[in-house]
Formats: sequence, C-alpha cells, structure tokens
Amino acid sequence: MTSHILHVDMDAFFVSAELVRRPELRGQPVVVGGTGGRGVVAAASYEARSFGIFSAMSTYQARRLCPRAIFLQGDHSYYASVSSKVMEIFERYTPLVEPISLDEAFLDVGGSMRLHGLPFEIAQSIRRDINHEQGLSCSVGIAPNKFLAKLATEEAKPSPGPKGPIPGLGVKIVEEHEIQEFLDPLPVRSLWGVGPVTVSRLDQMGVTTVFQLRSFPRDSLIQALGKTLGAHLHRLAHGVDERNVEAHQAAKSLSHEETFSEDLYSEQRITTEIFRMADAVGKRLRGLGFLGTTVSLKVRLKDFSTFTRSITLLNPTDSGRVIGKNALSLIEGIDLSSGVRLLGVGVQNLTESDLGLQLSFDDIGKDGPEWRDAEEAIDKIQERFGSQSIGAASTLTEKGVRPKEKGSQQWGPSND
DNA sequence: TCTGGGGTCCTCAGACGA
DNA sequence: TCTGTCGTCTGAGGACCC
Repeated sequence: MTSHILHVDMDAFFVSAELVRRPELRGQPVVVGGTGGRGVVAAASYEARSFGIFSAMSTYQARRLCPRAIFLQGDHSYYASVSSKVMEIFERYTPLVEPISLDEAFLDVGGSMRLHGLPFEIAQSIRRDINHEQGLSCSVGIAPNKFLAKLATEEAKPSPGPKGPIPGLGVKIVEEHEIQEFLDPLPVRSLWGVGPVTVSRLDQMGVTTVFQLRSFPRDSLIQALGKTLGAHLHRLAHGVDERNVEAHQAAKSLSHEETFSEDLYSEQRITTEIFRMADAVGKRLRGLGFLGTTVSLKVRLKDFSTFTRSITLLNPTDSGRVIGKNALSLIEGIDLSSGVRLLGVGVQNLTESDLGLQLSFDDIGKDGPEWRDAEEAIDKIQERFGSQSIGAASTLTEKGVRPKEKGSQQWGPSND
C-alpha cells in the first residue's frame, strides 16, 4: 500500500497572508501577533526568525531581540477568509479534508489517485494551485498515517535565513519500509503529545530519542507515564497511528477569554466583562445553532495563578444572559483583591439547538423566551450596524460605555 | 517588564446510587 | 441498618496542540 495521507502546512501563514496585501514589507523582519505589552507572537517571517523570534514568544521579548522588526496586530477574520480559499483548493483533490487549524490540514488521497495521480503529484499540484491563486507557499508531508505525515512536513519546511527562507524539500514522503529509519533519530519531543513535562519525565528515564523510546518495554512505559500516555507513546514510537482523516468534526466546547492590558480591580468592571464575554459566547452559539449545557469561568490573577470553575445547567442554553449569570455565580469564593489579569467564559457539552429548547422555571421571566428573542434581535442589529451599535445594559461599564470588542485581538491586547 | 486565545484530552478526587 | 465496593458523573486542574 502506498503512503496516501497528506499533511499540508502553510509556511509562516499569518505573516505570508499579510505580505500578500502589503508586498512592500517583503524581505523585512515582520511579526504578527499581539502588539501590546502583554501580547505574544503568532507568526514571524523567516527574516524575523533568524533573530531568534518564534511563535508563542512574548512580544516584549521579540522587540528586544529585533527592535527594527515590523509588528502587525493579527487580523483573524482576514486569515480565516484566506484559509477557507486554501481549504477549497484541497477539496478539489479529495473530499476527505480534515482542517486542524487555519493553516494546516490532513488529506486522505487514497481514493483520488485514479483521477489526480500519485500522492506526490497531488502534493505538487496543491502547492502550485495555492501559490498561483493565493500567492502563498506551503509544505507537504506524505506518509501511511497522520502522525507520520505531520512529522514528514517538518522535514519539508523551509528554514530561516537572514535574507529570507532557505527553501526546504517542499514535499517529503515517508514510505512504509522507511518508517523506523525515519523515526528513530528524532527527539521524543517531536512526538505528538510530548510536551515539556513529558520530555523531562522521559529524560529521567534515560529516554531522549524515539529509538530509545521504541526499545523501552510497553509495560514499563505504562507504569511510568500512565495507561493512556504510555500506550500512546509506545504506538507512536513504532510508527502506529490508526486515526482516520475525519472530514467533519463537531465542536465540543466554545469559549471566549481575554487578557486585559491592565489588571482589573473593580467588581463592577469584572461583572461587566463577564457579561460581555458571555454575550460573545451566546452569539457564537446562536450563530452555529448550538446550545451549551456546562458553563465555565476562568480567572487568572495578577500573580498568574489560574482558577477554573464550572456548573452544569438543568437545561442547555444559547443565551448570553443565562451564561453570564451562571459564570458570575462561579466567581464567588475566589479572592480577586490582588487584581484580575484574565477572564474567560465558556460552554461545554454542546447539543444542536434544533433539538428543541426546553425551559425550566428559572428560565421563565426576565431570562426567558422574550429575552432570547431580544438577544436574536440584537444579533441582527449588530450584524447590520456593527457590534458597538447595541447590546445589553449588563455589558456597559460603570461609566455607561460599552467596552471595545476585542474579537480580533487573539494574541493579546493591542497597543492602541 | 515578561508569560495569548481557543481548543481537546487526560487524571484525580469527591459525591452518589446500586 | 450499617459498611464497603464499584461504576458513573461532575468538577478542577494540568498537559498539550496550533
């Protein structure tokens, strides 16, 4: 059987997308992310990477490494629109496309070869289409399963150089008979599910490479790392990954969280922000046609200590007001006096809303069907006149001002 | 002067009913 | 009626992913 799982990863996607609409920045160190004091880097151009800047680094640190770099506030909705065009290109070659994020997807081309050629040829066609139509470049890994295809992509990627990317292979294939040879020299950190904590635990066991991991008895791994992780890593070390490419994956949770540019101390302001985020969650739920059953609240204090609390409702809801009231009730017992750095509101246990909205006695009255109608009307007005045009009174600050929508500030506060 | 946001999955502890 | 056990559910927290 040939390797027929493709992993496609866009090269420096957010930065490359920005360069398409701002070509004058080509060849410069460009960083996309949160531009404020508390932001992080979402993507860095290959020129910026040669200064040691990488994703998830704080913007503060990135500025110190390269003061002349150009910092752009991320624009999530623009990247999402570019991403959907890229995904459409993938779907020309196979219906089995599983997006992992805006810039990555798995493709199963096992059934497409008669029409489109060998996996390598399909990969080349996809790269050509994306380059011609969107002005972007991507790297492709091809292997018998998802895990190996993703690792193969890493070997296909360009590397950073001071004058821009040094081209990589573009496409890397791992065939069945090459699996062990490919995997063995890799560090354990490259395995899916191995982060800093697991690296250090494996290191204490004298395991730093996949070869050493593969030589470790399965039972000992399970004893050291637990049943799930131990068995998982044992399979991966042998190149085994049975997961299929799933074209349609239902969301399991939905949340909205924000780090504030300055810590919050005012109870009124904290309440307002919780209701504003709950409103945003409710709006997204209604847009997607989902109801949430469990409401959760996340609080991060000035010292970075983080608390999560959740409550399961009697009846699922898509009302921002109901979510907000429940989220607010969860804050009791948390000492906020040191200052609140981050707040987050989310829902889990999602069901489709066309299954019917059941109301409990608690829902009837000011949070009942009339309120839900009002929220739908607000959605329509905001769609037409903008998010600042209207909203619930509970989302106003003590000065009667509606806090600015921060939906696009996905990588921390901006500096405006 | 630092350490985002949106997710998934896992582990552990406590509550609870059979 | 009391006690222990087991399975299940819920909630909190952590690790990890992009």
